[in-house]
Amino acid sequence: MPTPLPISAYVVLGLLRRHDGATPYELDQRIRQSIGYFWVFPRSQLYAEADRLVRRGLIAERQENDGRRRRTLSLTAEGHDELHRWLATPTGAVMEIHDEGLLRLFFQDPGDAGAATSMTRLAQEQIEAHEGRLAEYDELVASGRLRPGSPQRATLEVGLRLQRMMIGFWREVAAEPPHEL
Amino acid sequence: MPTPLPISAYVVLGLLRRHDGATPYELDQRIRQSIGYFWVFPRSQLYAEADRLVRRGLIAERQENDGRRRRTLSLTAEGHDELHRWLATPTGAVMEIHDEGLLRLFFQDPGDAGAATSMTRLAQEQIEAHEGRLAEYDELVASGRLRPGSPQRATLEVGLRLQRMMIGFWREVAAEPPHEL
DNA sequence: GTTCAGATGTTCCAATCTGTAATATTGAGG
DNA sequence: CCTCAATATTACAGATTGGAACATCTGAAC
Repeated sequence: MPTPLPISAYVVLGLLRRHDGATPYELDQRIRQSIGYFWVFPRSQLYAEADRLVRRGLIAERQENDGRRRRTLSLTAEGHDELHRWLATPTGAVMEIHDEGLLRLFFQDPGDAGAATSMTRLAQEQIEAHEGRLAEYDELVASGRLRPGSPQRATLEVGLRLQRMMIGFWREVAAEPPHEL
Repeated sequence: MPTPLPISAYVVLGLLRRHDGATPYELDQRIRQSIGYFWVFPRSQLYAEADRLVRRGLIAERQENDGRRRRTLSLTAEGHDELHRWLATPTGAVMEIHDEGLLRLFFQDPGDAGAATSMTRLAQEQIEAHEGRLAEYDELVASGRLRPGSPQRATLEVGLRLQRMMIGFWREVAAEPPHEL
């Protein structure tokens, strides 16, 4: 490989292994209800990523030349190999988080007028947001689409624990907002 | 405000409230051992963000015209107001996660030769990475720089719980790697 | 069978962001 | 005074972002 592929490339390769012949659009939908939970990824990026992978010969593309002009993608042998190589490669990468709610909490100054109110409201919003997420995950589990003991079920387990943890945290904040500077 | 400010703008404003007269470089250092844990933010972005905020009149800048040419930043009254407004504004934003380790786990196929080995190794790497993070956080707590009951201590608490949760998760994976498809 | 809303699907784009390298200064230690 | 590490800013090519624009298909209701 000349330059190493971005992670999003592996997301495409990984999904294609299971869903050969999918369109970028379809991949986007799958991402949004699985991987999207721990790897955000805007739709437009998928089309760009597909182009790049085609250029590198890791996937093959067939585009309808009328109608919806669907682009159906499939792994090449090289793509399959590259995916395997990646899956077997060590990574020192650490989880990265973006949480606007925590940021707002961080910057609160308990000395400000209304800070306690702001924090309580913030906590309530965040509880709702995380409960919403948790409900989605629970639904996914209940749907039975994930085999117990599968890697997909395992990653979802992280999602469940994470959401529960965050709900617990924000409940504590709501009950007793930070008061010290 | 014409267009809403990006979150990173509020990071700058929020830090400046506590550290008036800081340089972008100094802000970067502070970010890397506090907010950076839940809001990633490359250094170069800070300089660009400072420019933007100056243009909008939310911060004032004084640059030394010799030596290190330090740019010292401080909040204007408008900047202060904007920060306050933001802190008091509701947000529906949900936490976003980027975790390459989980991604690799997600894409494992227990049918592949060596999958169990890959997963065990992955789990071990991740345990180390998360333990490293946890150690940093513990150190921060031990340093006594964060008052108990402060918003900053509260957000760090999330970091602690998160890392412990992830360590627990990966230990389970190491002990019994997913085996089902 | 027509119509319409909503889902499917791709393309385009300006603005922004990213990572990294280049440049220069200062301070500490030998 | 020399050197190394830390401090500090600038520059910038390439990638990414989010959204809007565009077009097609499906199915339900009438």
